[in-house]
Amino acid sequence: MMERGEDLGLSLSLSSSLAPRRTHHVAMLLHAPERRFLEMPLLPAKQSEAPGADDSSLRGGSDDEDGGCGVDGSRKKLRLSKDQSAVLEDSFREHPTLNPRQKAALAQQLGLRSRQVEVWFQNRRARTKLKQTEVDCEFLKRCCETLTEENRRLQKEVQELRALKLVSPHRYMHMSPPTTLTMCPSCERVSNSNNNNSSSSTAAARNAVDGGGAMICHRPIAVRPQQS
DNA sequence: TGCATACAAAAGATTACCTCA
DNA sequence: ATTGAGGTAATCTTTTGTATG
Repeated sequence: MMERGEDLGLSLSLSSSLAPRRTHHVAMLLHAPERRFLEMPLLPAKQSEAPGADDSSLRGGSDDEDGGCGVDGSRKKLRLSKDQSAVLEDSFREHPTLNPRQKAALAQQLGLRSRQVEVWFQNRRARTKLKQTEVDCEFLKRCCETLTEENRRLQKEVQELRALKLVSPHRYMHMSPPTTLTMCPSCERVSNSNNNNSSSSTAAARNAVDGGGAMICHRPIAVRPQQS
């Protein structure tokens, strides 16, 4: 996780970035307004022009001094160029986290402060995770819909079998097993009742109709002895 | 060896700026 | 010209892992 060796190697160049963190620890003991005061740059950044009027304060810096705030404390927002974004994206694809050496090199290549590269990677990881969460959520939603539909179908099938059993028990006893998929709640595997397990699945389906509600389980321990 | 502490880095949450319809 | 939504850089807080005494 943390590369102390790398850190030590860069201790000189990063010394300015360590200072704010130390301040931060002290600041943790203070209330928010006091903290903000503590964290304000000692020398206000000179630029207070319109956004984008002079990006040099945001792009040119080679150290991690805070140069992103105007005199009034308002944030200046950097807009990465397409080229910068592309390089960052490529780098992210290669390794989603950077060691200090890579970070510094990337920052130098792009003319950004290493803190900005670091922030970009943090946000990028967050976006990736959010996207993945959305994908997972969508997948689970589909699963839920499928299972709900399957459950509805099975309920209907059981109902029909019960009706058939009442109307013509003889035909019910000799009918082929229902064409259902059955999921074992224990091992969570699905099997087709018409396939290899036909004898036990027939029993299971019939058991459900007969009130037993048995399922087919792939685990030997869960297999019920068939009643004839 | 186990524990407390400090530190660094990353994740998570939030804010604020900017663009665009 | 105004406004609301969405994207995202920046900031703040919490969590986690490691080193050290």
